[in-house]
Amino acid sequence: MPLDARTLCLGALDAGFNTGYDIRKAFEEGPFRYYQSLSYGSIYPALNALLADGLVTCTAHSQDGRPDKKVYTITEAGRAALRVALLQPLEFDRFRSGFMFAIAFAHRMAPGELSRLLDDYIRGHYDLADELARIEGVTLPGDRFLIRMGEEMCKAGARWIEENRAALENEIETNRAVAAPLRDGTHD
Amino acid sequence: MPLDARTLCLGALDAGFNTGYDIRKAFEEGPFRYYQSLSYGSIYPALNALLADGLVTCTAHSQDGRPDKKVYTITEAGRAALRVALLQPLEFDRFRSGFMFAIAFAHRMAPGELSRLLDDYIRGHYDLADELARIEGVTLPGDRFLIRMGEEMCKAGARWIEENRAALENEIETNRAVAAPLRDGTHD
DNA sequence: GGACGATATGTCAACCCGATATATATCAGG
DNA sequence: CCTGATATATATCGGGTTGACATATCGTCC
Repeated sequence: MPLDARTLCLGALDAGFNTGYDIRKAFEEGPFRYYQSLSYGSIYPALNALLADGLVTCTAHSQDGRPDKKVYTITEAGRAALRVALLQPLEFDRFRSGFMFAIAFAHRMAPGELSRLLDDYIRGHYDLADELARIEGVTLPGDRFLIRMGEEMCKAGARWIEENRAALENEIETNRAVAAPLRDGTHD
Repeated sequence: MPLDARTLCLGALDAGFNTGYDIRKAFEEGPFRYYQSLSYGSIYPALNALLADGLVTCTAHSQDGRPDKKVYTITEAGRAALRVALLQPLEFDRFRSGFMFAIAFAHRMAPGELSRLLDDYIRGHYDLADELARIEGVTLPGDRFLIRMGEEMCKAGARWIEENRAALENEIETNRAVAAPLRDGTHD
């Protein structure tokens, strides 16, 4: 089961982010940004639904000028709902990569184009690894675990591409030399 | 830039999948399933849009009984559009993980719960690695490259968790022993 | 002083997924 | 030989999400 917006908001509230604005930052720049996303269009309706169900409470702090700051607090019922959601069987990681889709069409590219694509992909991995390595002040153990895991996997991916790209690039070149463009495969 | 439904359909057509039904299978069970997804609700409107823009042609093969099979063919303009889309700067991989979100709340879980969660996550990685290893009959070089890369990264992830889970589980246990309830800072 | 970004709420169109509807053919099992 | 499940093939629709926008004020840099 995928985690819905309400569960994600409950999690953010439990982690100490207590306004809609802060919750968004948690998913945009904060700790959750590496493995989940959530935008205003989902957050504010979700908070209203949670309030209606008694899973959170809300106190409006009126401040001069700016709109009232609505500070949300997760209730005991909310914590229970979060626990249930997180312990239910979860669907496996959902991974969507434009780079991989592009690489699947490597045989359609000129050598320089494929080379640049692979360079960019490797750099993307190393950049993210560096970013993760520079993160400081993480207090929650789970968070620290995930950040170090992400860093190692990024480096592993980058290294694998570096070690195997030559084989791919040579194969493409050889095939191009042998059999010019390529068939349009009607299969079945 | 994320790849839109039209680009994904163009790619599938170029790869030899030439009906809406076949395109869906390509993203559901076929080669693209590991790094992209696309459903009927996106495919059929996208094919109509591509047809209107002259990026594909369509010939209806009437077959007795079943609805007419609409066979689509990518045009030269379509191939050009696909090339442009794939060589444009791509956004980096988008990764969404319910497991990671759950692990971020490791400090909220009983030892057995965390243990089971990590077991499941490791198994998910190995299962996918095995599935990728069993794939045969892949002809396109880019595809083969990606499958082998995915297999290695899954195994790397599983191994990393196996090697580092004890540290996480011990840390959680130690913290729990020191400051029992943990809830949040405010006394109630 | 003016541009810009941060704070803070919220809405809206565009898009996408998952389920459903519609029909027929095939194939395994009772 | 009938029945139910699965496969082929099209298409739509409700509901949820994203990304951009609207609104309004304050602080900061130049």
